[in-house]
Amino acid sequence: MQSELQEAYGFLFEEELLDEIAGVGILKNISAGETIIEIGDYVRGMPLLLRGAVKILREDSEGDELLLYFLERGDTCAMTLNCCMGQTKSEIRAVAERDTSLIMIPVSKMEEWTAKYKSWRNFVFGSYHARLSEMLDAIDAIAFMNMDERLMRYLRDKAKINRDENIHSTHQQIAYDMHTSRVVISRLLKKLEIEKKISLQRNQIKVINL
Amino acid sequence: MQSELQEAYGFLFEEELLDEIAGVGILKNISAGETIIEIGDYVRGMPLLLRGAVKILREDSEGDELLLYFLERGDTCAMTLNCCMGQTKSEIRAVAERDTSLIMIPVSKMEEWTAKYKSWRNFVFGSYHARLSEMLDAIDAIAFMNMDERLMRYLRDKAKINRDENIHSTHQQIAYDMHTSRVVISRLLKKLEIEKKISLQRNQIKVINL
DNA sequence: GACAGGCAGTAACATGAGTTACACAGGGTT
DNA sequence: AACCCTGTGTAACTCATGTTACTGCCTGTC
Repeated sequence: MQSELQEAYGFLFEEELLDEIAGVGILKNISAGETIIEIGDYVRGMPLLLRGAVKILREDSEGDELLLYFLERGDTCAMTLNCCMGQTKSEIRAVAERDTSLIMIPVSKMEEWTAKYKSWRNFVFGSYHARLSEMLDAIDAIAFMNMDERLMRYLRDKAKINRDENIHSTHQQIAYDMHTSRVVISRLLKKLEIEKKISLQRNQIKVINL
Repeated sequence: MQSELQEAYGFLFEEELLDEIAGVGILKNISAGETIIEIGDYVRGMPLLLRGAVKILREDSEGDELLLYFLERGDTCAMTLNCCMGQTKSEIRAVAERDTSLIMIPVSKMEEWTAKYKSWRNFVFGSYHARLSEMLDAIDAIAFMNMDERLMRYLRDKAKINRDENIHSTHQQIAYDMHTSRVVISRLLKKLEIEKKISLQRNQIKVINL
Protein backbone atom coordinates (compact mmCIF):
# COMPACT_ATOMS: atom_id res chain seq x y z
CA MET A 1 0.00 0.00 0.00
CA GLN A 2 2.80 2.42 0.93
CA SER A 3 4.37 2.32 -2.51
CA GLU A 4 1.07 2.62 -4.35
CA LEU A 5 0.10 5.54 -2.14
CA GLN A 6 3.41 7.21 -2.88
CA GLU A 7 2.95 6.63 -6.58
CA ALA A 8 -0.59 7.99 -6.79
CA TYR A 9 -0.43 10.83 -4.26
CA GLY A 10 3.25 11.42 -3.54
CA PHE A 11 3.42 14.51 -5.70
CA LEU A 12 0.33 15.96 -4.01
CA PHE A 13 0.78 15.43 -0.29
CA GLU A 14 3.67 15.97 2.09
CA GLU A 15 5.36 13.02 3.82
CA GLU A 16 3.62 13.65 7.10
CA LEU A 17 0.16 13.50 5.54
CA LEU A 18 1.05 10.41 3.52
CA ASP A 19 2.08 8.75 6.76
CA GLU A 20 -1.19 9.70 8.41
CA ILE A 21 -3.12 8.33 5.45
CA ALA A 22 -1.20 5.08 5.57
CA GLY A 23 -1.84 4.93 9.30
CA VAL A 24 -5.61 5.35 9.38
CA GLY A 25 -6.63 4.37 5.85
CA ILE A 26 -8.13 0.98 5.13
CA LEU A 27 -7.09 -0.66 1.88
CA LYS A 28 -9.90 -2.16 -0.19
CA ASN A 29 -9.63 -4.26 -3.31
CA ILE A 30 -12.70 -4.36 -5.48
CA SER A 31 -13.14 -6.48 -8.59
CA ALA A 32 -14.57 -5.19 -11.83
CA GLY A 33 -18.34 -4.91 -11.82
CA GLU A 34 -18.73 -4.81 -8.04
CA THR A 35 -20.81 -2.02 -6.53
CA ILE A 36 -18.84 0.18 -4.15
CA ILE A 37 -21.57 2.53 -2.98
CA GLU A 38 -25.30 2.24 -3.55
CA ILE A 39 -27.82 5.07 -3.65
CA GLY A 40 -29.16 5.65 -0.17
CA ASP A 41 -26.15 4.11 1.59
CA TYR A 42 -24.64 6.03 4.44
CA VAL A 43 -21.07 6.81 3.53
CA ARG A 44 -18.55 5.69 6.11
CA GLY A 45 -15.45 7.14 4.59
CA MET A 46 -13.84 8.92 1.74
CA PRO A 47 -12.20 6.80 -0.97
CA LEU A 48 -8.80 7.64 -2.49
CA LEU A 49 -8.26 5.68 -5.69
CA LEU A 50 -4.91 3.93 -6.00
CA ARG A 51 -5.49 1.76 -9.02
CA GLY A 52 -8.29 0.91 -11.44
CA ALA A 53 -11.34 2.94 -12.39
CA VAL A 54 -14.80 3.57 -11.03
CA LYS A 55 -17.94 4.71 -12.79
CA ILE A 56 -20.40 7.02 -11.10
CA LEU A 57 -24.09 6.63 -11.96
CA ARG A 58 -27.26 8.53 -11.20
CA GLU A 59 -30.57 6.73 -10.93
CA ASP A 60 -34.17 7.96 -10.95
CA SER A 61 -37.13 6.64 -8.99
CA GLU A 62 -38.03 4.11 -11.69
CA GLY A 63 -34.56 2.58 -11.66
CA ASP A 64 -33.42 4.15 -14.91
CA GLU A 65 -29.76 5.01 -14.68
CA LEU A 66 -27.31 7.36 -16.31
CA LEU A 67 -23.52 7.40 -16.31
CA LEU A 68 -22.17 10.66 -14.93
CA TYR A 69 -18.39 10.21 -15.11
CA PHE A 70 -15.41 7.99 -14.36
CA LEU A 71 -12.85 8.21 -11.56
CA GLU A 72 -9.23 7.15 -11.89
CA ARG A 73 -6.06 6.93 -9.84
CA GLY A 74 -5.55 10.08 -7.82
CA ASP A 75 -9.25 10.91 -7.87
CA THR A 76 -11.74 10.97 -5.08
CA CYS A 77 -15.49 11.19 -5.16
CA ALA A 78 -16.71 14.65 -4.28
CA MET A 79 -20.19 13.27 -3.76
CA THR A 80 -18.93 10.96 -1.09
CA LEU A 81 -17.06 13.86 0.36
CA ASN A 82 -20.27 15.79 0.66
CA CYS A 83 -22.10 12.93 2.16
CA CYS A 84 -19.43 12.34 4.75
CA MET A 85 -19.46 15.88 5.99
CA GLY A 86 -23.19 16.32 5.89
CA GLN A 87 -23.89 12.83 7.24
CA THR A 88 -26.34 12.40 4.40
CA LYS A 89 -27.03 9.42 2.19
CA SER A 90 -25.30 8.83 -1.10
CA GLU A 91 -27.06 10.37 -4.09
CA ILE A 92 -25.16 8.24 -6.57
CA ARG A 93 -24.01 4.71 -7.25
CA ALA A 94 -20.34 3.82 -7.69
CA VAL A 95 -19.40 0.67 -9.59
CA ALA A 96 -15.88 -0.64 -10.25
CA GLU A 97 -15.20 -0.33 -13.96
CA ARG A 98 -12.01 -2.38 -13.65
CA ASP A 99 -10.33 -4.18 -10.77
CA THR A 100 -9.75 -1.35 -8.35
CA SER A 101 -7.78 -0.58 -5.18
CA LEU A 102 -8.67 2.29 -2.94
CA ILE A 103 -8.00 3.61 0.53
CA MET A 104 -10.92 4.51 2.74
CA ILE A 105 -10.33 7.48 5.03
CA PRO A 106 -12.52 7.80 8.13
CA VAL A 107 -14.75 10.88 8.11
CA SER A 108 -13.27 12.22 11.34
CA LYS A 109 -9.84 12.70 9.78
CA MET A 110 -11.09 14.70 6.86
CA GLU A 111 -12.15 17.68 8.90
CA GLU A 112 -8.94 17.53 10.92
CA TRP A 113 -6.69 17.44 7.84
CA THR A 114 -8.60 20.24 6.20
CA ALA A 115 -7.50 22.54 8.98
CA LYS A 116 -3.98 21.09 9.25
CA TYR A 117 -2.68 20.52 5.72
CA LYS A 118 -2.80 23.02 2.92
CA SER A 119 -2.09 20.27 0.40
CA TRP A 120 -5.16 18.40 1.63
CA ARG A 121 -7.33 21.49 1.28
CA ASN A 122 -6.08 22.01 -2.24
CA PHE A 123 -6.75 18.38 -3.05
CA VAL A 124 -10.29 18.57 -1.75
CA PHE A 125 -11.04 21.81 -3.58
CA GLY A 126 -9.42 20.44 -6.69
CA SER A 127 -11.65 17.37 -6.51
CA TYR A 128 -14.75 19.48 -6.19
CA HIS A 129 -13.62 21.50 -9.15
CA ALA A 130 -12.96 18.41 -11.28
CA ARG A 131 -16.26 16.83 -10.39
CA LEU A 132 -18.25 19.98 -11.06
CA SER A 133 -16.58 20.23 -14.46
CA GLU A 134 -17.46 16.65 -15.22
CA MET A 135 -21.04 17.24 -14.20
CA LEU A 136 -21.14 20.18 -16.60
CA ASP A 137 -19.80 17.93 -19.35
CA ALA A 138 -22.47 15.39 -18.55
CA ILE A 139 -25.11 18.10 -18.76
CA ASP A 140 -23.72 19.33 -22.06
CA ALA A 141 -23.90 15.81 -23.41
CA ILE A 142 -27.50 15.12 -22.50
CA ALA A 143 -28.78 18.63 -23.14
CA PHE A 144 -27.01 19.58 -26.35
CA MET A 145 -25.85 16.40 -28.08
CA ASN A 146 -27.70 13.79 -30.13
CA MET A 147 -27.52 10.11 -29.33
CA ASP A 148 -24.91 9.40 -31.99
CA GLU A 149 -22.57 12.07 -30.64
CA ARG A 150 -23.16 10.91 -27.08
CA LEU A 151 -22.39 7.36 -28.10
CA MET A 152 -19.10 8.38 -29.71
CA ARG A 153 -18.20 10.30 -26.58
CA TYR A 154 -19.08 7.27 -24.46
CA LEU A 155 -16.95 4.93 -26.54
CA ARG A 156 -14.00 7.32 -26.50
CA ASP A 157 -14.22 7.70 -22.72
CA LYS A 158 -14.62 3.99 -22.17
CA ALA A 159 -11.61 3.12 -24.35
CA LYS A 160 -9.54 5.75 -22.58
CA ILE A 161 -10.46 4.80 -19.03
CA ASN A 162 -9.78 1.11 -19.68
CA ARG A 163 -6.68 1.83 -21.74
CA ASP A 164 -8.04 -0.59 -24.31
CA GLU A 165 -9.37 0.22 -27.76
CA ASN A 166 -11.42 -2.96 -27.57
CA ILE A 167 -14.50 -2.33 -25.50
CA HIS A 168 -15.86 -5.46 -23.89
CA SER A 169 -19.49 -4.52 -23.40
CA THR A 170 -22.78 -5.70 -24.77
CA HIS A 171 -25.10 -3.25 -26.46
CA GLN A 172 -27.48 -3.69 -23.54
CA GLN A 173 -24.85 -2.58 -21.02
CA ILE A 174 -24.12 0.52 -23.04
CA ALA A 175 -27.83 1.24 -23.26
CA TYR A 176 -28.12 1.13 -19.46
CA ASP A 177 -25.23 3.54 -18.99
CA MET A 178 -26.66 5.96 -21.51
CA HIS A 179 -30.25 5.61 -20.39
CA THR A 180 -31.65 4.44 -23.69
CA SER A 181 -32.66 1.12 -25.25
CA ARG A 182 -30.59 -1.71 -26.70
CA VAL A 183 -32.15 -1.35 -30.14
CA VAL A 184 -31.14 2.29 -30.35
CA ILE A 185 -27.54 1.47 -29.46
CA SER A 186 -27.37 -1.40 -31.96
CA ARG A 187 -28.72 0.90 -34.66
CA LEU A 188 -26.20 3.64 -33.99
CA LEU A 189 -23.27 1.26 -33.57
CA LYS A 190 -24.07 -0.25 -36.95
CA LYS A 191 -24.06 3.23 -38.42
CA LEU A 192 -20.64 3.95 -36.86
CA GLU A 193 -19.33 0.67 -38.27
CA ILE A 194 -20.49 1.61 -41.77
CA GLU A 195 -18.70 4.93 -41.32
CA LYS A 196 -15.55 2.89 -40.48
CA LYS A 197 -15.26 4.51 -37.05
CA ILE A 198 -15.52 1.24 -35.16
CA SER A 199 -15.68 -2.46 -35.90
CA LEU A 200 -18.17 -4.79 -34.26
CA GLN A 201 -17.75 -8.29 -32.91
CA ARG A 202 -19.79 -10.22 -30.44
CA ASN A 203 -19.30 -8.74 -26.93
CA GLN A 204 -16.65 -6.44 -28.26
CA ILE A 205 -16.36 -3.11 -30.03
CA LYS A 206 -13.07 -1.98 -31.51
CA VAL A 207 -12.51 1.76 -31.69
CA ILE A 208 -10.84 2.66 -34.99
CA ASN A 209 -11.26 6.37 -35.50
CA LEU A 210 -13.71 8.35 -33.38
CA MET B 1 -24.08 46.87 3.93
CA GLN B 2 -23.21 45.97 7.52
CA SER B 3 -26.79 45.25 8.48
CA GLU B 4 -27.56 43.29 5.36
CA LEU B 5 -24.41 41.27 5.84
CA GLN B 6 -25.41 40.56 9.41
CA GLU B 7 -28.88 39.52 8.30
CA ALA B 8 -27.73 37.17 5.54
CA TYR B 9 -24.60 35.70 7.09
CA GLY B 10 -24.70 36.57 10.79
CA PHE B 11 -25.78 33.12 11.84
CA LEU B 12 -23.02 31.52 9.75
CA PHE B 13 -19.89 33.51 10.45
CA GLU B 14 -18.26 34.82 13.61
CA GLU B 15 -18.01 38.56 14.27
CA GLU B 16 -14.36 38.72 13.33
CA LEU B 17 -14.94 37.19 9.93
CA LEU B 18 -17.97 39.41 9.31
CA ASP B 19 -15.77 42.40 10.03
CA GLU B 20 -13.13 41.17 7.61
CA ILE B 21 -15.77 40.66 4.93
CA ALA B 22 -17.13 44.15 5.51
CA GLY B 23 -13.59 45.48 5.33
CA VAL B 24 -12.43 44.00 2.04
CA GLY B 25 -15.70 43.20 0.26
CA ILE B 26 -17.02 45.44 -2.48
CA LEU B 27 -20.76 45.98 -2.58
CA LYS B 28 -22.39 45.67 -5.99
CA ASN B 29 -25.95 46.40 -6.95
CA ILE B 30 -27.22 44.74 -10.07
CA SER B 31 -30.59 45.28 -11.66
CA ALA B 32 -32.82 42.49 -12.91
CA GLY B 33 -31.78 41.09 -16.26
CA GLU B 34 -28.18 42.31 -16.08
CA THR B 35 -25.42 39.79 -16.75
CA ILE B 36 -23.06 39.38 -13.82
CA ILE B 37 -20.57 36.92 -15.27
CA GLU B 38 -20.24 35.81 -18.88
CA ILE B 39 -18.83 32.52 -20.14
CA GLY B 40 -15.11 32.91 -20.71
CA ASP B 41 -14.74 35.84 -18.29
CA TYR B 42 -11.92 35.71 -15.81
CA VAL B 43 -13.39 35.79 -12.35
CA ARG B 44 -12.01 38.48 -10.12
CA GLY B 45 -13.76 37.60 -6.93
CA MET B 46 -16.25 35.48 -5.16
CA PRO B 47 -19.79 36.81 -4.79
CA LEU B 48 -21.80 36.56 -1.57
CA LEU B 49 -25.47 37.24 -2.23
CA LEU B 50 -27.14 39.68 0.14
CA ARG B 51 -30.43 40.28 -1.62
CA GLY B 52 -32.19 39.24 -4.78
CA ALA B 53 -31.68 36.16 -6.94
CA VAL B 54 -29.35 35.05 -9.70
CA LYS B 55 -29.83 32.45 -12.37
CA ILE B 56 -26.95 30.30 -13.53
CA LEU B 57 -26.92 29.17 -17.18
CA ARG B 58 -24.84 26.82 -19.27
CA GLU B 59 -24.32 27.48 -22.97
CA ASP B 60 -23.06 25.29 -25.81
CA SER B 61 -20.93 26.30 -28.78
CA GLU B 62 -23.96 27.19 -30.90
CA GLY B 63 -25.26 29.58 -28.30
CA ASP B 64 -28.07 27.35 -27.05
CA GLU B 65 -28.50 27.81 -23.35
CA LEU B 66 -29.90 25.92 -20.41
CA LEU B 67 -30.82 27.05 -16.91
CA LEU B 68 -28.90 25.14 -14.27
CA TYR B 69 -30.17 26.62 -10.99
CA PHE B 70 -30.91 29.76 -9.02
CA LEU B 71 -28.93 31.40 -6.23
CA GLU B 72 -30.46 33.34 -3.35
CA ARG B 73 -29.47 35.26 -0.26
CA GLY B 74 -26.78 33.42 1.64
CA ASP B 75 -25.63 31.54 -1.44
CA THR B 76 -22.42 31.79 -3.33
CA CYS B 77 -21.48 30.43 -6.71
CA ALA B 78 -19.32 27.35 -6.40
CA MET B 79 -18.36 27.67 -10.04
CA THR B 80 -16.94 31.07 -9.39
CA LEU B 81 -15.19 29.66 -6.40
CA ASN B 82 -13.51 27.11 -8.59
CA CYS B 83 -12.56 29.60 -11.15
CA CYS B 84 -11.02 31.90 -8.59
CA MET B 85 -8.81 29.27 -7.12
CA GLY B 86 -7.82 27.71 -10.41
CA GLN B 87 -7.46 31.04 -12.19
CA THR B 88 -9.57 29.60 -14.97
CA LYS B 89 -12.34 31.16 -17.02
CA SER B 90 -15.98 30.96 -16.08
CA GLU B 91 -17.81 27.97 -17.51
CA ILE B 92 -21.22 29.46 -16.87
CA ARG B 93 -23.21 32.66 -17.23
CA ALA B 94 -24.82 34.39 -14.27
CA VAL B 95 -27.77 36.72 -14.83
CA ALA B 96 -29.65 38.70 -12.18
CA GLU B 97 -33.14 37.26 -11.91
CA ARG B 98 -34.30 40.13 -9.72
CA ASP B 99 -32.62 43.30 -8.49
CA THR B 100 -29.67 41.94 -6.58
CA SER B 101 -27.03 43.06 -4.09
CA LEU B 102 -23.87 41.12 -3.53
CA ILE B 103 -20.46 41.47 -1.95
CA MET B 104 -17.40 40.62 -4.00
CA ILE B 105 -14.57 39.05 -2.05
CA PRO B 106 -11.05 39.25 -3.52
CA VAL B 107 -9.56 35.88 -4.39
CA SER B 108 -6.59 36.36 -2.13
CA LYS B 109 -8.75 36.44 0.99
CA MET B 110 -10.50 33.20 0.25
CA GLU B 111 -7.44 31.03 0.67
CA GLU B 112 -6.48 32.90 3.81
CA TRP B 113 -9.90 32.52 5.45
CA THR B 114 -10.07 28.85 4.53
CA ALA B 115 -7.08 28.25 6.78
CA LYS B 116 -8.17 30.70 9.47
CA TYR B 117 -11.92 30.26 9.99
CA LYS B 118 -13.69 27.00 10.47
CA SER B 119 -17.03 28.65 9.74
CA TRP B 120 -15.68 29.81 6.39
CA ARG B 121 -14.52 26.31 5.50
CA ASN B 122 -17.91 24.92 6.39
CA PHE B 123 -19.59 27.58 4.32
CA VAL B 124 -17.43 26.82 1.30
CA PHE B 125 -17.92 23.07 1.60
CA GLY B 126 -21.61 23.60 2.16
CA SER B 127 -21.80 25.66 -1.01
CA TYR B 128 -20.08 22.99 -3.01
CA HIS B 129 -22.46 20.47 -1.61
CA ALA B 130 -25.53 22.55 -2.42
CA ARG B 131 -24.34 23.25 -5.95
CA LEU B 132 -23.50 19.63 -6.67
CA SER B 133 -26.97 18.66 -5.48
CA GLU B 134 -28.53 21.23 -7.73
CA MET B 135 -26.49 19.98 -10.66
CA LEU B 136 -27.80 16.51 -9.96
CA ASP B 137 -31.35 17.85 -9.91
CA ALA B 138 -30.71 19.56 -13.23
CA ILE B 139 -29.41 16.28 -14.66
CA ASP B 140 -32.42 14.40 -13.34
CA ALA B 141 -34.68 16.92 -14.99
CA ILE B 142 -33.16 16.75 -18.45
CA ALA B 143 -32.36 13.03 -18.37
CA PHE B 144 -35.46 11.57 -16.78
CA MET B 145 -38.31 14.05 -17.12
CA ASN B 146 -40.54 15.00 -20.04
CA MET B 147 -40.97 18.56 -21.17
CA ASP B 148 -44.29 19.00 -19.38
CA GLU B 149 -42.81 17.89 -16.06
CA ARG B 150 -39.76 20.05 -16.59
CA LEU B 151 -41.96 23.01 -17.37
CA MET B 152 -43.94 22.54 -14.16
CA ARG B 153 -40.71 22.31 -12.21
CA TYR B 154 -39.46 25.47 -13.92
CA LEU B 155 -42.62 27.40 -13.11
CA ARG B 156 -42.59 26.25 -9.49
CA ASP B 157 -38.94 27.25 -9.08
CA LYS B 158 -39.47 30.57 -10.78
CA ALA B 159 -42.49 31.46 -8.63
CA LYS B 160 -40.60 30.46 -5.50
CA ILE B 161 -37.40 32.33 -6.27
CA ASN B 162 -39.27 35.51 -7.13
CA ARG B 163 -41.71 35.08 -4.27
CA ASP B 164 -44.48 35.82 -6.76
CA GLU B 165 -47.07 33.42 -8.11
CA ASN B 166 -47.32 35.63 -11.16
CA ILE B 167 -44.47 34.90 -13.49
CA HIS B 168 -43.57 37.80 -15.72
CA SER B 169 -41.95 36.04 -18.64
CA THR B 170 -42.74 35.57 -22.28
CA HIS B 171 -42.98 32.08 -23.70
CA GLN B 172 -39.82 32.80 -25.66
CA GLN B 173 -37.82 33.58 -22.51
CA ILE B 174 -38.94 30.34 -20.90
CA ALA B 175 -38.01 28.47 -24.08
CA TYR B 176 -34.48 29.90 -23.90
CA ASP B 177 -34.03 28.86 -20.27
CA MET B 178 -35.26 25.35 -20.99
CA HIS B 179 -33.45 24.97 -24.27
CA THR B 180 -36.49 24.34 -26.41
CA SER B 181 -38.67 26.33 -28.80
CA ARG B 182 -41.35 28.91 -28.16
CA VAL B 183 -44.03 26.83 -29.89
CA VAL B 184 -43.40 23.89 -27.59
CA ILE B 185 -43.72 26.07 -24.50
CA SER B 186 -46.92 27.71 -25.76
CA ARG B 187 -48.39 24.28 -26.44
CA LEU B 188 -47.56 22.90 -23.00
CA LEU B 189 -48.61 26.05 -21.18
CA LYS B 190 -51.98 25.90 -22.90
CA LYS B 191 -52.31 22.30 -21.75
CA LEU B 192 -51.49 23.31 -18.16
CA GLU B 193 -54.10 26.06 -18.37
CA ILE B 194 -56.76 23.59 -19.51
CA GLU B 195 -55.81 21.40 -16.55
CA LYS B 196 -56.39 24.48 -14.34
CA LYS B 197 -52.85 24.41 -13.03
CA ILE B 198 -52.03 27.89 -14.28
CA SER B 199 -53.76 30.80 -15.95
CA LEU B 200 -52.33 32.68 -18.88
CA GLN B 201 -52.25 36.37 -19.63
CA ARG B 202 -50.03 38.36 -21.92
CA ASN B 203 -46.48 38.48 -20.49
CA GLN B 204 -47.68 36.78 -17.36
CA ILE B 205 -48.39 33.32 -16.06
CA LYS B 206 -50.24 32.79 -12.80
CA VAL B 207 -49.43 29.64 -10.89
CA ILE B 208 -52.60 28.15 -9.42
CA ASN B 209 -51.83 24.58 -8.45
CA LEU B 210 -48.69 22.88 -9.71
C1' DG C 1 -57.70 55.85 -35.79
C1' DA C 2 -53.94 53.67 -38.23
C1' DC C 3 -49.87 51.30 -37.89
C1' DA C 4 -45.88 48.50 -36.34
C1' DG C 5 -43.81 45.20 -33.54
C1' DG C 6 -43.82 41.86 -30.16
C1' DC C 7 -46.44 38.14 -28.43
C1' DA C 8 -49.47 34.06 -28.35
C1' DG C 9 -52.44 30.26 -30.58
C1' DT C 10 -52.62 26.58 -33.69
C1' DA C 11 -52.21 23.47 -37.63
C1' DA C 12 -49.35 20.58 -40.38
C1' DC C 13 -45.40 18.44 -40.95
C1' DA C 14 -40.40 16.53 -40.00
C1' DT C 15 -37.41 14.01 -37.19
C1' DG C 16 -35.02 11.52 -33.53
C1' DA C 17 -35.62 8.27 -30.38
C1' DG C 18 -38.16 4.55 -27.95
C1' DT C 19 -40.95 0.15 -28.61
C1' DT C 20 -42.37 -4.26 -30.30
C1' DA C 21 -41.54 -8.13 -32.73
C1' DC C 22 -39.02 -11.45 -34.93
C1' DA C 23 -35.07 -13.67 -37.34
C1' DC C 24 -30.71 -15.31 -36.88
C1' DA C 25 -25.81 -16.03 -35.34
C1' DG C 26 -22.24 -17.66 -32.10
C1' DG C 27 -20.71 -20.50 -28.46
C1' DG C 28 -21.28 -23.66 -24.94
C1' DT C 29 -23.70 -27.99 -23.21
C1' DT C 30 -25.93 -32.32 -23.60
C1' DA D 1 -25.87 -33.19 -34.09
C1' DA D 2 -29.48 -31.03 -31.50
C1' DC D 3 -30.27 -27.80 -28.11
C1' DC D 4 -30.31 -23.51 -25.57
C1' DC D 5 -29.11 -19.00 -24.22
C1' DT D 6 -27.41 -14.66 -25.02
C1' DG D 7 -26.40 -11.19 -28.06
C1' DT D 8 -27.12 -8.75 -32.45
C1' DG D 9 -29.58 -7.00 -36.87
C1' DT D 10 -33.58 -4.99 -38.74
C1' DA D 11 -38.27 -3.65 -39.97
C1' DA D 12 -42.39 -1.31 -38.72
C1' DC D 13 -44.62 1.46 -35.82
C1' DT D 14 -45.63 5.11 -32.01
C1' DC D 15 -44.69 9.19 -29.74
C1' DA D 16 -42.56 13.34 -27.97
C1' DT D 17 -40.46 17.13 -29.45
C1' DG D 18 -38.88 20.47 -32.81
C1' DT D 19 -39.95 23.27 -37.13
C1' DT D 20 -42.40 26.11 -40.36
C1' DA D 21 -45.95 28.90 -41.41
C1' DC D 22 -49.69 31.65 -40.77
C1' DT D 23 -53.29 34.07 -37.99
C1' DG D 24 -54.73 37.41 -34.98
C1' DC D 25 -54.32 40.02 -30.65
C1' DC D 26 -52.53 43.48 -27.64
C1' DT D 27 -50.08 47.87 -26.71
C1' DG D 28 -47.65 51.82 -27.48
C1' DT D 29 -46.59 55.38 -30.95
C1' DC D 30 -47.37 58.23 -34.84
